[in-house]
Amino acid sequence: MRQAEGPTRARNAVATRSAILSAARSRFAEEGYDAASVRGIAGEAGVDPALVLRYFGSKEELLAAVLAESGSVRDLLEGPREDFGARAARMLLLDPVEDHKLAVLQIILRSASSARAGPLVRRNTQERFYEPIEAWLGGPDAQIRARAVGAIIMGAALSRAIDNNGLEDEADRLGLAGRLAETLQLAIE
Amino acid sequence: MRQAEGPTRARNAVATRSAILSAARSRFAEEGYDAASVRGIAGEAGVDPALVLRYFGSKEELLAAVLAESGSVRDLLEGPREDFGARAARMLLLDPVEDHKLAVLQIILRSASSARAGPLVRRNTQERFYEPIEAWLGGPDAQIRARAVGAIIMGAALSRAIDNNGLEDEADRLGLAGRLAETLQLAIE
DNA sequence: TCAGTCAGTCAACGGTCGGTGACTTATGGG
DNA sequence: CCCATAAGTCACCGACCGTTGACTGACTGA
Repeated sequence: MRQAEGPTRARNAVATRSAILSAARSRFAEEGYDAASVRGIAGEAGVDPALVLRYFGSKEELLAAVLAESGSVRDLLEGPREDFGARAARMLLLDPVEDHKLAVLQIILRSASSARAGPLVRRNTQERFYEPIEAWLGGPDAQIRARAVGAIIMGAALSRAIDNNGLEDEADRLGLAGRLAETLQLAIE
Repeated sequence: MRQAEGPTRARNAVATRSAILSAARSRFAEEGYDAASVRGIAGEAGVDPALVLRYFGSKEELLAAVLAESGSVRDLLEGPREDFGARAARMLLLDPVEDHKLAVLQIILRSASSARAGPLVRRNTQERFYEPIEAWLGGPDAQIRARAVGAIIMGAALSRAIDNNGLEDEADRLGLAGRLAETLQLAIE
């Protein structure tokens, strides 16, 4: 993630800012807000630690920028309703971990109980995760159904983030994805 | 949680050890391993911080002691198989938060991605959570089914731990418990 | 050419952390 | 009663944290 390009990549503010944001997203996703350090983020971006705070003001504002630039769950909801379970299960268990949607989910579940970042993360989760699902579901019990499907999504992401679901074979992961697809589909109906 | 009893409760090794363990369980559950401090645990137990390490050797050994004294998920599995979903959903969403089983679950999901405590927590989770479920389920796909139901349990516990499922009314919590009971029941079949 | 601006560097700050070891004090058996 | 010992206290260490502000050096427009 150091400068991989030609002779002069330094002194390029937009590229530097983007590199910091990218490093921050991966560090926050892998370690959570508290454990991820400004020094570590700066190291992965190939940048001086003080520059990170010069660009974003504070560690907390950096997290806010990471969450703001990331898309919501909305594109997961696009598509036929009867395929939702399979789409969601594939994204959660089979898609590459570099996926930005997965990174944001990991940030949420690794930072939601942080004393410093928790309120920001929870507010973001409510606005960009639960509320779109609730609106997409519609109906009288939309809030409760959104919470049920959200909990399953969180659990699946957590299980993968912790130890890759404890499964070695690709076939086992496919089997688990199939089972979770059924439960996700049941939860939205 | 200070000494609430008669005139002389100090200089009682077993009571002190128990108070430290109890305070550690609640702190680890509420804040996770990294954010919970030895000083904070000692403060809640009404004890000098150095005494905590004198009794348990290190913060990591203290966590190991907390996990060791807690029962496994086994008592959740006792009972008719066709009632499993309802039993689990009730415990996860309706039972009081002081429940030790709930505390251990919160420790798991708030400490599993810690660099220091992660390996210990994950090993404990495998041995005392997934493997009993797997043995209880039986059958060819037991491992995969155990992972599916485990993920839903984790997600439900996480959703409650973060913001109490975002639900205010008891009726809503009952509704959510009913929905999750269905998905949990589907996951074990 | 040259001064102003802006990207980036550097050392240091106050604070918190887990952990250590020497210290004091209460207790109970001889 | 007396003292060995267990129980509890205290001051301190080195490491790491987020954050700060003064600094350097390179572009760039007048």
